[in-house]
Amino acid sequence: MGRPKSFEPDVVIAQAMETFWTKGYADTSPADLAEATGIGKGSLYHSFGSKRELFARALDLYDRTAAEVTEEFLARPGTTKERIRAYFVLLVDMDLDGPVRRGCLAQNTVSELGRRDEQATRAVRRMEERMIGLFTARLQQGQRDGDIDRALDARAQALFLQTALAGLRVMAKTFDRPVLHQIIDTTLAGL
Amino acid sequence: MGRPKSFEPDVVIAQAMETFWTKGYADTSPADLAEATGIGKGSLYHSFGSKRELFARALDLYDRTAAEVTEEFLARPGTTKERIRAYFVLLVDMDLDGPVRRGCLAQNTVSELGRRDEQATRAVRRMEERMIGLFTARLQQGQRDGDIDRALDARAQALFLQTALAGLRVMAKTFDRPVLHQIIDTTLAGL
DNA sequence: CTGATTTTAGACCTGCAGTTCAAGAATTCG
DNA sequence: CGAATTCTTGAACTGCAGGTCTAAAATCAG
Repeated sequence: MGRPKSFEPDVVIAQAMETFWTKGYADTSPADLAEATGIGKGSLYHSFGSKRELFARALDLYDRTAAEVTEEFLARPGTTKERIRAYFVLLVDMDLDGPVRRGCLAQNTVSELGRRDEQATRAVRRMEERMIGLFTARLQQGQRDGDIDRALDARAQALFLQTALAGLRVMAKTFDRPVLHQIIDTTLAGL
Repeated sequence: MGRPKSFEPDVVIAQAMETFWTKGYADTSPADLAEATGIGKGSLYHSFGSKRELFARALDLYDRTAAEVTEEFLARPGTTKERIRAYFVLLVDMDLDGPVRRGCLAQNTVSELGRRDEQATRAVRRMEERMIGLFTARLQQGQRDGDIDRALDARAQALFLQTALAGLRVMAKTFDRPVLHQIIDTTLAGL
């Protein structure tokens, strides 16, 4: 019983995620969150406890969404190399198409909070492991399909891909599309 | 005439740089800077104008120092691949050896301030271009020396190396030494 | 030594971030 | 319908970030 919530928590978390992603953690004030979600500050605190806790929920949503998109995208028809290339291009282009180059929320988080927030660091580490797992699986599938060399160490290559992707998303903050696409080509030349 | 400064500006800027690097821009308060430099807040503002301006000076010092170290390190005896490998290992190990994993100040800056501070973005872009220039030069030297394939596009490869290095420094926030060294090997396998 | 000039340092100021609170509103149960 | 419960909201609170200011201190020119 009691008065029912006037909002869908998942929707609010998604809106908070967008705000944190666009502005960064420190630069997002409770007032910003209230405006972005259309909910009073008090309600936010009532429902989510603190800015930091709401951020944790947002980060978790980011994780699940990213994993879903990645998995789906890598599974579409095409060779392993084609799919990975398309995925890298997708992410870089999304960054460049937005009004601000917000990069990857996970990377931004570890960069902004990693030094003083162990929980944030662990969360990002989990996401990275997950991505590496997805890359590994796709590479192994490629080995079964015959479009990836059987001698390749899939796990090592997946670690490299995750690193290259992280680097690309850093470079996407300062460089432009043609350069970034060229880097993607160089990165994947060995596959 | 007038009362002479009681400190060496370059020393103060270096101390400020360390603090910004370790704690991040937003998390460094004027009080922190006063403590780190041993100078009163008032004096800092008198000499440097604002926190943001002092940061710009710190970032500039970082740039010059980094360029110097890189150039010197890549020029030491050894093949191109050996020198680049040693350089990557150096940076990763330095990150891991410190009490906090502070990463690269330039990357941290573009991540924290890039969205709202064009000047910071441009400064980081300049540093990246500089690094790419150094990598390009070293690769071209390798081509003259005969330890790098003449057919290689040095500029494209340098862009890739800068990207990979950026990625490594992101990964160095969450992963441990053996993994990072393995990634370095994978990254440089093609050279 | 005096006056002009520049630096020093910490007290002081302003605004806002992050959070709590109080009073009212919407719901279920009996 | 009244009681119990949960949610809503803007006002109110606390602390500190970032910056200014003032009075004293240190120098040099004359």
